[in-house]
Amino acid sequence: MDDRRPTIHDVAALAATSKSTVARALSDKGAIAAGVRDRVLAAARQLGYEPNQMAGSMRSGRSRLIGLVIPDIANPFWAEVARGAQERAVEAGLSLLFFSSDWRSDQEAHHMRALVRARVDGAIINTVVDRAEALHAFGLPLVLIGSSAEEFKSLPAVGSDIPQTVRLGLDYLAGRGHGAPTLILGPPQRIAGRLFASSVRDHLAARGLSRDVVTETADYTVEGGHAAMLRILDARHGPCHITVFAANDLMALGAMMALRDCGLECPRDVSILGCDGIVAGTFSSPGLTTVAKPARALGTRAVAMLAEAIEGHPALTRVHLPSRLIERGSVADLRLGPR
Amino acid sequence: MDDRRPTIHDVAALAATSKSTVARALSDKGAIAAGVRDRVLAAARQLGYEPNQMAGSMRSGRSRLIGLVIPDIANPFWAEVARGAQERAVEAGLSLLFFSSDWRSDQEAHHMRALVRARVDGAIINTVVDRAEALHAFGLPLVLIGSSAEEFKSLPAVGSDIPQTVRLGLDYLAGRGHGAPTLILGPPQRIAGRLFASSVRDHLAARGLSRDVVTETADYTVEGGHAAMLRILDARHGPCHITVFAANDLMALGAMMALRDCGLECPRDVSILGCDGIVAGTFSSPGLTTVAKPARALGTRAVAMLAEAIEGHPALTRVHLPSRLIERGSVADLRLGPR
DNA sequence: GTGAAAGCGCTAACAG
DNA sequence: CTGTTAGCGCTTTCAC
Repeated sequence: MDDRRPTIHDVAALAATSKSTVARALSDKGAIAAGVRDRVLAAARQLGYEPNQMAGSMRSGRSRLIGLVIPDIANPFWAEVARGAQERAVEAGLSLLFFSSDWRSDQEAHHMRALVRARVDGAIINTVVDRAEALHAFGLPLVLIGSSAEEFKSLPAVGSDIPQTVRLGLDYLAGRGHGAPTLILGPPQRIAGRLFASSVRDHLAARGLSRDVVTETADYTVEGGHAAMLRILDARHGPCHITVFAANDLMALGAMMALRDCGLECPRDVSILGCDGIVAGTFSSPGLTTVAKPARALGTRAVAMLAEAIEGHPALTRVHLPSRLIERGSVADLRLGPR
Repeated sequence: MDDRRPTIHDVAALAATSKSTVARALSDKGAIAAGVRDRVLAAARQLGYEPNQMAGSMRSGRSRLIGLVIPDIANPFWAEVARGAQERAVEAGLSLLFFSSDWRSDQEAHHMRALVRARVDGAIINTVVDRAEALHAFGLPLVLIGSSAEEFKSLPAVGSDIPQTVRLGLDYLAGRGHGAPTLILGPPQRIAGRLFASSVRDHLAARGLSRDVVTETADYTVEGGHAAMLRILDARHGPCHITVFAANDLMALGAMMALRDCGLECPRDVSILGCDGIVAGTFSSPGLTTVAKPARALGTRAVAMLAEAIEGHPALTRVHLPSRLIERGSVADLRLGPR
């Protein structure tokens, strides 16, 4: 039914010329007689010719493919990152090979190997592993994305500015009369949580406060945040106001739902501050006040950096994009008379 | 710094044998002396050899790459579809080339050409175009996904069962004492909206009711749903209860927020029924009652079908997966005394 | 069982 | 300006 796809040879035959001339005409490289070029272009169009990129890649050593490995595309934050990456990749004429690691290092390694076999020109990864060598071993140009980057100073990276993010949140809370918040962090194995926590402690100390903070850990999901909030409520000593700062919006939203389930009210009884800036934070009542990271820009920036690295400008850059606070109503103003 | 990647030739040299023997050992095809095989495997491991898939693809004609073209990864519904597709692709040893069409047919065509150049073995697409030939022209095994599939009876497809989805919603509304709902549909050019609307009319007619329904259109976004709801409120004649059935959850959620902005209460003043079943529907107060589509399964199923089509089982199957209703509180029970 | 040889479709030198 | 040549790294006959 469907004939074999036309090759450059078929185009050459139809245009009554040679393969190299066709290649030149199509790539617009080197001098070519205008008449010949038009004939080639016409032939190519007539045959519906599309060059076989794999064949070209084999000679040139560039596949024009890049990999993106993120933990979970179903998390709106990562979806937004992916969208940014996708857009920028298309602009750069690159195609995106996409993988979800699901927070599993075995999956991650598996995906990385798939990328190597596909001979991608490079990859963007939010890694789950903790040894940089494990990453270097793949021998691919890499750009790290997100907080996991902080562990590997030897690789270019783009992420949000965690200290700045934390400062923004903490200053906002302080401005509304809150003391040190209870933290809901991600999985303790991952560096992101430790970084977040130590930034909080540092900032507290800088203000002359105790470095002690109550922390709960969860798995970055709604359910995890929900469970963590229940534990926090369980442990509280009296009917005093509780302030929670969650390391991502999904957990913050889960916490807010736990409140609803317990008949408590946000922000009257409990204040919740999120982190990420996902759209879903506008759906809750009250809307989720959050420190928004520039997710889309993270994606575009990472691809741009990777593209440069591939072009041979191996700048070991570490880009930190600033977050901004979005006030929506989930944090009480305690100055008007606490509780 | 970084040496060239080892080739099968390097492995052969180290194992003191020939390329063909290495290929046989690695692919486990054909008879091989156990000793030789072990030597080859050891050599491959020692060199960190990963086969160049492109080179293999050129000979075999199979790239083990498949494409996924969806409108917007930032829409949680599509993110979920992508996740399902990704999982299944990995299981099948396929890598996913991912593209966002952003509802633009020029983008879509651009992406399709990129897929052809990459010589993907096939693609899954939620198409924006309206002529099947435009799709056939690419000469790729294709599986359509989502409602856009209904327009092209000549291609295999997997989507939700729209009449069943609509019936589920309408029966639920009827059961709670609601008349015909006002519809918030997607863009009028797209078939999904027309299909949804005609399913509603058919179902209404089957119950002996008028086929007339009030419809608003939007662009599948939160903002679009918000604006549509404002127009609906604007047009209402008195303080009677309004029932809205939105064609996706994002618009439903937008509508709910419009209510909040107008000082109206859901479900007391206005009932809202969504469609999709995205997680974010649990964040609102009340939670969004919705007809949930099996997004994840849609993705896995599509990849499974495509994989079969690629293997040469060109079953022109059209799979319709059933939706289910998730009741969460955004629809009033009017039987207890309408308004 | 194993190796030599012939391409897959393209690009990149190099002659003409 | 244009055509010829030689591979890129692998798979796949086909002899040995």
